[in-house]
Amino acid sequence: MASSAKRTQTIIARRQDLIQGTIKSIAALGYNNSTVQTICEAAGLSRGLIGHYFKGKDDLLIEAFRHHCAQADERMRQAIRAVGEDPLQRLLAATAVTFGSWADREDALVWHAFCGVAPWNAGMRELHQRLYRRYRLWIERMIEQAGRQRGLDIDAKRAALTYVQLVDGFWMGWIMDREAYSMEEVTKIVSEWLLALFGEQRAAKSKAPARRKSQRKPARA
Amino acid sequence: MASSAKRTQTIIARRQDLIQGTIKSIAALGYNNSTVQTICEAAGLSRGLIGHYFKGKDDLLIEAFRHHCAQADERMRQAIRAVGEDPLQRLLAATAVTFGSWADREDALVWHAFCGVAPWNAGMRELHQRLYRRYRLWIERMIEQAGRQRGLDIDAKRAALTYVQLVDGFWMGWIMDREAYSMEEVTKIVSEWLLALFGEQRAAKSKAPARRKSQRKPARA
Amino acid sequence: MASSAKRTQTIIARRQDLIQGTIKSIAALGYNNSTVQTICEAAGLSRGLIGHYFKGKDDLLIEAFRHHCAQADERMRQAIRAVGEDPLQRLLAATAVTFGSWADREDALVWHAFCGVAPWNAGMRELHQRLYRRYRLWIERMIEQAGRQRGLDIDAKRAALTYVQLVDGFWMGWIMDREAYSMEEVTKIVSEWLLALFGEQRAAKSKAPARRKSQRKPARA
Amino acid sequence: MASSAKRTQTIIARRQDLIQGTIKSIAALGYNNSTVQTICEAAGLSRGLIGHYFKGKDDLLIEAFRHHCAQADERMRQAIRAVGEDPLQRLLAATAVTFGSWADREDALVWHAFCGVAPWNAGMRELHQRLYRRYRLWIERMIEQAGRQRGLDIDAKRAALTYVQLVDGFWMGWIMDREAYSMEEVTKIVSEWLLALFGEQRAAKSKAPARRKSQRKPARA
DNA sequence: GATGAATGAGGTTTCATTCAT
DNA sequence: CATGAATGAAACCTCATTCAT
Repeated sequence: MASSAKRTQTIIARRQDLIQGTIKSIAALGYNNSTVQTICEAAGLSRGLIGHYFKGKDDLLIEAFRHHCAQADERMRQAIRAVGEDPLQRLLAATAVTFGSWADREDALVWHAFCGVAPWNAGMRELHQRLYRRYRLWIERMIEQAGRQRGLDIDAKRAALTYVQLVDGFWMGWIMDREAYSMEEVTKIVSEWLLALFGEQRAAKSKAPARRKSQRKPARA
Repeated sequence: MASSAKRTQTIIARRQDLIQGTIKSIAALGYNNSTVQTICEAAGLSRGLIGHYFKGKDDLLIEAFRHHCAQADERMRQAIRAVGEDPLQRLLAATAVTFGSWADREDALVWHAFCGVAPWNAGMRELHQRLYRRYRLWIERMIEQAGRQRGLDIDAKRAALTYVQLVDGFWMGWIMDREAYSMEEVTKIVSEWLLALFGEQRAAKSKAPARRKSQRKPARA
Repeated sequence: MASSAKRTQTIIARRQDLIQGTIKSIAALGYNNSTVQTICEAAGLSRGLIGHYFKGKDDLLIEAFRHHCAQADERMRQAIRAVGEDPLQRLLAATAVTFGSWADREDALVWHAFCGVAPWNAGMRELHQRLYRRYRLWIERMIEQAGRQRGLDIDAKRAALTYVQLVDGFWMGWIMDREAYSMEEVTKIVSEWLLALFGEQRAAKSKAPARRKSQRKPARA
Repeated sequence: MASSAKRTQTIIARRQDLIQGTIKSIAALGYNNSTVQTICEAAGLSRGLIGHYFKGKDDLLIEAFRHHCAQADERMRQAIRAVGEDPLQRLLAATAVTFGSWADREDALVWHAFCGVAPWNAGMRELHQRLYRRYRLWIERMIEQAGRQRGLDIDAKRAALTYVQLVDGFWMGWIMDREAYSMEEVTKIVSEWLLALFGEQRAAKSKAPARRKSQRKPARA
């Protein structure tokens, strides 16, 4: 039935509204201070509606996190697809898109809030772990491929771990203190770390083995 | 007077009890689910006592965070002092103590919980920022000194940034998924990153420029 | 819309319910012992509802007082209107309605309770002052008119003051000790005071100049 | 024993301290907002002391009221004694002392606060009733005597009632709005009311039967 | 005897959820 | 289907009282 399809569509739309409201509310007020009230207000809907589309507040929160994860995943996939097949290019694109999404500070804050809660929330913890295990594996494969292309013998697992946590560390540091460094700065640092890993030019200039001081240009970290 | 001194001591002791209770409760239940009830239970005290020693729950929470910061700071200072004056040794000691404190998972979780809340809590945000700015500066100075000793021209600011956020990234990753990697693993990664930065031996074996596959030992990331 | 109108009506009705509950509770238990619990029970509603219709308990209390003031005002206006234009008749009617409302002891008690609190409650104090200043002015004008009609030169301000505080004094005395005197008694006393003020008959019998004992009928105070 | 006597004296002194603290606290904060804390602070004593000298807070409150009543009584007795045996002079002195004690606004406020609570507090209600019955009887006797002296046939009961409630009414009005009238104003009004009751000179000038406007001096109320 | 730390009951308020309209 | 009124649980906080020192 058309009406059935329409209903389904409305349901999806309302769920999306509520999820967006959740994200807005958390970005603005934090996880703790987000109530059904603030969420529904941010969604432009009435309080009671939450019961129609979700099992309750907890369910909505976890669904919002799921949505957030999926969106981040999707954004990365698109960025990667756009850049072609080359693994190093893909890694650089992944880096760029990760830090680029900071432009949307709201997203970054919400991600931070969810991660802050996840260790005490079984559903969120699992969601996060699944995402990250896949993410690290994908990074690992990319590094492996890029290394193989160059005839390099890289400990891909270790490199992937380092890459992922370095990116996350920069992410978190920026959330905690926006003035500590800029998006561009860290994009550059991580990109150069990647290039250095594969012995590429830009990295060669800046990476270890550290030069003696007689050389003019200062070495980067 | 002796009684006055004893009184003061009791006050300090009770405040400590409550702070420890807060930390225990947050570690066990998370920030959101920690109530005055759970905190006082964890401290082995009655609910009403919170009003005697703190302005309220919010005040207790922030004081607990302050205490946590101070303790982390102190732990690091002691580790550094124990290792002598050499800047590289100090950096390695700092790394070891940071990851070593993971042994106390409780602390790590509480730190995570507080960071998860800080962006929406002015007091905590400021506390964290102050601590980190000082921390990054200290790391920067150590790197600078170590570089100068070796006649290396290192971008200390950038290296310090990378170091701090890399450590934080590893920290956070471990909180989110304890099985992803071990403490020893990341201690080694970061230590070698430091050694490589200064062109030291162990690093030389493992770090870029990446070797060709003909070489036997696999390169590390 | 009808629904909007109905909503508004419900809101008004509930606010009235809570105000009535407040008045019932205060009448029964006093101001101090009236809690949100007792008020909502008296109103036949649940505790949480107070937050929907008022900012909090304090707001409800002051609104209840406001309502009480308005109601007393309205009752007097109606009594006055019913009695026509003659100022003395109006004053007598005001007296009658004031003491007549004692029949509803609940109202009297609540009024007493609010007055007992007003000096330490800015909102209530102002409310009471505003009401009384208007009240005294109105009494003053009536006395003035009645005096002019009779060609009497009366100090209307002073007379009004005396009238108002005499009525209040009787009111309070009756609250403190219901057996000290009856409603009829004081209605008579005040009415005769008024008549004497204007040299009217009934008063002439009973008022000063006090007679010598040789006269048969005892003089009233 | 001397020590026993001394102890008794200390007990009395501490009870007095606490009673004075209660009065100060109620005057400053009102009855509702006076806690054991504020009372003991006002008394300059520690919180726990209340249990040593009174059964509890309720007991202290009622004792404070009892003390307040006794003090008012005593003040009046002294004023009366000082003025000699003449009943009218005594009535005038009583009036003066009643309104004169307003100078100590604290006392007036506390009295008001206690009266505001008395209807819902059996102990205070009885205390107040006993005091007022005695007070009205005394006034009645004075009026009776003064009337007899002058050969006047006055309804003393009614006059006493009117006097007492008029004074109370002025009292309350002044508590509720200090700017409505002055102490001197009402002392004069009540004094003249008394003089008029006994056909005395000052009253004759100002009291009923009201004069025609042709007379120069305005009549008082 | 004096202190104030400790207790826990109870007050106000907020909140997630339910449900009649 | 959407609303927001109604509910009552539970959170935070205050307070009177008790009691060890």
